[in-house]
Amino acid sequence: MKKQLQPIDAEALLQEHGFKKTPLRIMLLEVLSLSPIPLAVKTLQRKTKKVGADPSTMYRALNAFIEAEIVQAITVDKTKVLYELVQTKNHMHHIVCDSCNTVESIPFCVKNIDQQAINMSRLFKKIYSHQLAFVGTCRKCLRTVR
Amino acid sequence: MKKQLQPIDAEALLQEHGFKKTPLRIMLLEVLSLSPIPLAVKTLQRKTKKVGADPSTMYRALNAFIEAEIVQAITVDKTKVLYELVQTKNHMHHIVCDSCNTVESIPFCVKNIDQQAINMSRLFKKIYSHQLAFVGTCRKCLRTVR
DNA sequence: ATACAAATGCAAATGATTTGCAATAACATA
DNA sequence: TATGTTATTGCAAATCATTTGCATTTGTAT
Repeated sequence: MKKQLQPIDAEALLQEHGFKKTPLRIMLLEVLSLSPIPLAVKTLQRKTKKVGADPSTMYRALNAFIEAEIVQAITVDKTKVLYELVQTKNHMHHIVCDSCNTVESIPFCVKNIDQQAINMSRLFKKIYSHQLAFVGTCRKCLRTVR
Repeated sequence: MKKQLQPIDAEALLQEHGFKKTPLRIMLLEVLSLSPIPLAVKTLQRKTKKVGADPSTMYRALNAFIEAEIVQAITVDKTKVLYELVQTKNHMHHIVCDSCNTVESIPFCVKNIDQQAINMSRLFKKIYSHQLAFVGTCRKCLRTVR
């Protein structure tokens, strides 16, 4: 059972949010929508090199999308920032491979988890959201001897 | 029921790991052990300013501690890196306040969560650990009108 | 007391991300 | 279709956190 990747109508999405349909922004959304995993800025630059945008332009686009809640940034370790489309349908969590660093997003929900956390907390009274990340070894790396 | 903070024997800990007992490293471990929340580098610099260490020295000490698994770094959002002592006794998760950014660590465990994640995953076969972070509003900020 | 390795301070390098500004491209509308 | 407004872009420079090289100092074992 493979994950279905529905390609997004990037132009429509840009329009809905009042953005102009520029080559970079269109391609950026397409690349993100076609990726089964969250992507680093470097990867995005490589995958959109056809439109040849400046790094600053890339960051501005990503930040605009984050502001508009089209895209979200996730941080899996101290330094690595990855971007992915916001999935409105299901709430996603992540698994990172400790060997090749691939990150997979998985729809996943633990019932009452926010309430359980509140119950343990001394300082908090209200929780809006949570992030859950797993670290493991992907099938491919398990196969590779190292 | 307040959280008990057992002050650590910093010198013993350094010795166990073959580190030299320098003023910065001793104080750093003491500060971390006395904090109920993970701390940013800036905060650590402020709290250890009595020993007046260079930022590079601070980073080298933190990285050495991470390498030795005495300390762990957590990243709650795109940019913010926080450090805390590794809690061997209980596995901790975090709640971040969306208003004042305070981070609280809470002992917390969801049964079978790793297995549940594996079951949802297409790419992963083995999970070693997970991190769970909540975003909410702390009691103090809930009281403050803004 | 001596000697060796680890830890430090300082300055400079790095690397990711942001910003100012002038030029350009997209869009609305006339 | 032409035109004006505004968002978007490229470029260069600024920022900011973190790392590194190197000479010096400090801790520790002998």
